[in-house]
Amino acid sequence: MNDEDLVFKALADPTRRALLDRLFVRDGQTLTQLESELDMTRFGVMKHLRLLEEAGLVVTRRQGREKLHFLNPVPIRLIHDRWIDKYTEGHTRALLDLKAELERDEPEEKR
Amino acid sequence: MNDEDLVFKALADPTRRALLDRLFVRDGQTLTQLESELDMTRFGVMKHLRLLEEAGLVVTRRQGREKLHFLNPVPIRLIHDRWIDKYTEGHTRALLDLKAELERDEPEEKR
DNA sequence: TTGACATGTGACCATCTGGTCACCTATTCT
DNA sequence: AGAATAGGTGACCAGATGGTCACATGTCAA
Repeated sequence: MNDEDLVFKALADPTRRALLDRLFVRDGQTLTQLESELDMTRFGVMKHLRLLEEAGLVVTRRQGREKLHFLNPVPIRLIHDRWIDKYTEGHTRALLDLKAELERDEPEEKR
Repeated sequence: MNDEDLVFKALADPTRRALLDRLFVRDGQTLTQLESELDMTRFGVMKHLRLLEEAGLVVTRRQGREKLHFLNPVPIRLIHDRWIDKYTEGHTRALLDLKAELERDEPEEKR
């Protein structure tokens, strides 16, 4: 399987996205730390972390008997660049800003 | 299944990514047009397009007996925003630029 | 050095997914 | 009207995926 495929397959699972979210908040966690936050056995979490690492979305560093996990944002950025045209990127952003504005529960002011 | 899940599941398949690539190059194609570019039966392509549409990655417009398909970049942008920190986005971009530079087959100059 | 702790492997199974087909409806053209 | 064209549905099957467990290796601390 090629790199590109690995990244998208890795992102396809909600548990793996949750793991990325945890690492986005606090980088460098161990398997045991991550397991304690998810309702799943250690083996399940380990499998998911392996896929994330193979996809390059997570990089690791061994420290004694522990293995620290870090989020790598580069593959995510590449996905963005693939389908967001540089010249129309501003439009997409503006659209999202507008959407956020409309969905705000208590608007502070009209703009 | 929630929206988020639909988007990532939709992106997980190489055929569906190829469809998005085709629409990125030329927007507003019909099922038959798209089918002719892929080595798959019409039914397979139709299933994929349905998933892309349910995920909001593709929007459609009927025109007589034809159905035109358009790429919608908004969900892609949201994926980016989820894991790319606004404050470190510059670093990621710089890293990618450096990588592209290093991988250039015939460097024009040293920088 | 012995026991506790952190991580790793291979097998196993229920469920999901990708692709095809027989058959169907709606629209256009002559 | 009748034929050709564009799109749609439900069932089906092989292969991939998610999760668990018994068991194993490497590391730390008393």
